[in-house]
Amino acid sequence: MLENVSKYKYMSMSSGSLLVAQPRSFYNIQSSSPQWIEVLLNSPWGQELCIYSIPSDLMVQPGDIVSVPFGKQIIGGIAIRYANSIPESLNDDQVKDIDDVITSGFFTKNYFKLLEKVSQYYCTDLITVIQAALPPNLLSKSQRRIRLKNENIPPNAEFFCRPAAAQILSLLKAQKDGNYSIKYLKRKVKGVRQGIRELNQRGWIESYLETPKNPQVKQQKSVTLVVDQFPPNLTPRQLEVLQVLRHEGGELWLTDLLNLCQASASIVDALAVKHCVIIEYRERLRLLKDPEKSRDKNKILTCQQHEALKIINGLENYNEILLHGVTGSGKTEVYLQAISPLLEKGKSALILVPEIALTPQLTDRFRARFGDKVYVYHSNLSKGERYDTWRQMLPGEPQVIIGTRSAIFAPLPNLGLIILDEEHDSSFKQTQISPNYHARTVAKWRGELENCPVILGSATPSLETWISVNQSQVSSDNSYYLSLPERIGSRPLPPIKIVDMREELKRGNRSVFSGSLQEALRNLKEKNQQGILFINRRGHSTFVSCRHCGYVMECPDCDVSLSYHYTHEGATELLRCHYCNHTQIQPPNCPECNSPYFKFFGSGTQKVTQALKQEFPELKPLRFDSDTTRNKGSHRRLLEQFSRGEADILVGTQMLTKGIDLAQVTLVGVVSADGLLYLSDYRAAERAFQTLTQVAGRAGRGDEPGQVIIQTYSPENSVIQAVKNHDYHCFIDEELPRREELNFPPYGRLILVQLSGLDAIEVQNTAQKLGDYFQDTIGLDCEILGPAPASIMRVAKRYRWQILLKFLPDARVIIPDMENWHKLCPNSVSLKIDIDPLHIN
DNA sequence: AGCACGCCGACT
DNA sequence: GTCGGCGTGCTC
Repeated sequence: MLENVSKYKYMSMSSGSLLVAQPRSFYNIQSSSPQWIEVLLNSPWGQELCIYSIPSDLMVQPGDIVSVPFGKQIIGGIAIRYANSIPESLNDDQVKDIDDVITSGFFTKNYFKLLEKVSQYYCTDLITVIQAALPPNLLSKSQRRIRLKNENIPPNAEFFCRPAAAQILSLLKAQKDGNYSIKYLKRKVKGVRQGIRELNQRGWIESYLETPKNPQVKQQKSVTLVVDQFPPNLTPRQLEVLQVLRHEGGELWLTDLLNLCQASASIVDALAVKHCVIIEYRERLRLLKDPEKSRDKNKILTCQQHEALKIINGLENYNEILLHGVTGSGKTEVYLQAISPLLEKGKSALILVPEIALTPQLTDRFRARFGDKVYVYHSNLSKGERYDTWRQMLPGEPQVIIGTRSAIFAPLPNLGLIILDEEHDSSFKQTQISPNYHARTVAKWRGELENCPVILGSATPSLETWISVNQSQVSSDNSYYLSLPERIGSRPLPPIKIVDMREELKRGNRSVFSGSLQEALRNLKEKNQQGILFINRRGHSTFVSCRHCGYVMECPDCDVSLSYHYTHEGATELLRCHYCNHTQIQPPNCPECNSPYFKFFGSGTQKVTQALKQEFPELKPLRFDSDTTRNKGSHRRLLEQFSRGEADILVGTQMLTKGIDLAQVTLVGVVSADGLLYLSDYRAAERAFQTLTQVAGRAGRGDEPGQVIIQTYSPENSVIQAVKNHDYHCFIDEELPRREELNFPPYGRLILVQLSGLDAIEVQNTAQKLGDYFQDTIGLDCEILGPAPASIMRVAKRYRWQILLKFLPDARVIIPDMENWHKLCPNSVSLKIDIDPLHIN
């Protein structure tokens, strides 16, 4: 794919044959062959789509990497799509020719089709999709250089020009190839700009773009102070910058220095010319790989694993496979053994996981099995690491990519298998930024285009997948339901005890731990086992309120209360908004009545940890939540600490539900399940079932049997009952009819139209106008709900309204006439469209 | 990012 | 008048 097919020439036809043969059709070909093409430019300040004309002697196709003139420079870009006209805002003479094709066929046809499909389905510009799919700064890796045009230069040329030009000229002459980067010259010569301009005008030099080499090294500009004494000829601004630099230790990244001084780069450039500082490119670490673990061999499969594997390995074409395996049933081993024959055939595999940081164990197992064929790819990598990983995929070496959502766009040419582990997880859906794609949906398209199987693995499959696999089994043959109903090693699923907290209260127990949980915790230490306590943060209050007047600290920019954050003993007490990240210091007294009884309220991990310390001082707890795992690698560190036995209890939030496989854990306690059950969301029940089942599944994975205790105020709730009996079927039998009745997914389809703006009235009016427009234009097979204010109406100073479009199951979902929608919105109101939204807030 | 342009104050 | 310093705005 990366072969250097640089240029295709159009077939040239003589004008004679034009008249004799089929003049009309030839003319048509001429006129319909595109004259313009849109190019995604990669400039360091961001990506932009610009239109260029195609010179008649150059063949340019969408997907090519091209070089184009931009301002006075030549820069790199990707040709995106043909255009039949130029935008009205531009004059003919503003549109320039494509300079050259650097690499043709960079992406396979299928890959481009995939991007187009995502763009269409999710009503997003192709450009936005490409930005989501490609690593950032893909093309800004080229360097501008100038070179001597020796043939034009007269003897004693220096004599004719001004000092700067002469200096550049002699520098270039001294270099053996007569060529330097502009960056280099800038550091050496005062007044490079004028000098280069002059030499250019005389035709003695030319500037060109150095094409990206492979592999590129990620570099960033750094500034180093090189003088002890500041020279006297400095301007006040320059002096200021130097002082800041010295104060910061004499060495900073250029961007940081500029931010710090509120200065422009020209000041630093001037300092470089005056030899006070050196500006240079520094490398960043690349392709971080963990030390290789001991090699790991195929494990002996259970009967069911074996059956599943047999079917998967027999599939070569696109198939959707639901691997429904209870927690601890060994899905990972099936993945591993499904992949290994593929690698031998020269194909690659793509494994998507909800969050890479939460699944270090999975990555480790893949590394242990496949060694250096395994790469991780996700947005937490530095830009350079990401670029390198991305780039090395292109040649098509068989490999295994483990990544998060965005890795579904990994440019693997010989894709043989796609796996989504924990396919029900909502982090596979991109929220916040466009395109709002679901990696599962994109994975299926990709599987179809590449004609390879897609495995969806889960202990608690999403209803979408359940329906998809079970319905298409009737109509066509390309889906499979594979079940692993038993744990490996014949370990039983842990018994689940439901504790009615109302009874506890009646019996006078005011602790957060019920009698049963207290007993289980006491036994833990005696038997030298470990436990997990799950706290559902959502629905639990961590807000700060005044015990005297009831005042609650709220975010100044959002309609939510601020959350209390406790990092460690003695640290500044912080309050943070979980929506806009507004942060402030916890005031000692109530701002309203000045009462000192102004404390945080609620039962987060901190409160439970504190209660544990009080009631069970002999148990050592370890907190595992977003406060304690903010740093890179801290997930792994905490889990390793725990598995070494440095703590007895892991106290954590949602993060505990994913991928933790610790053999010593015998007890799982859910402090309160109620927050999960009652959320004003049509998916609340599904999410509650999934979360509780997953967290319960952490118990009893080793030789010792496990037990689970779930505390709740509504033990009779059907979700709780289904969890108690480990009964997925009972759950879906209850939930599916409920969805069907109201045409919610997986039956009907949803489109959420979200409006936001700074002016409350304007947003409301726009929502109303848009709602009316929908009533007039959208067919009867779609129910229009709203407009209504979002459940948290104001976030980050913006007021939010929304309209929900609910399409009937057999409705043809028309691609919305977005242009008209946008026309109805004033510039100050932003319009966002979420296709298949998971949350309707 | 690079580059042009225009403004401002300090010089021959 | 002219030059260096420095902020601003544009690039299909």
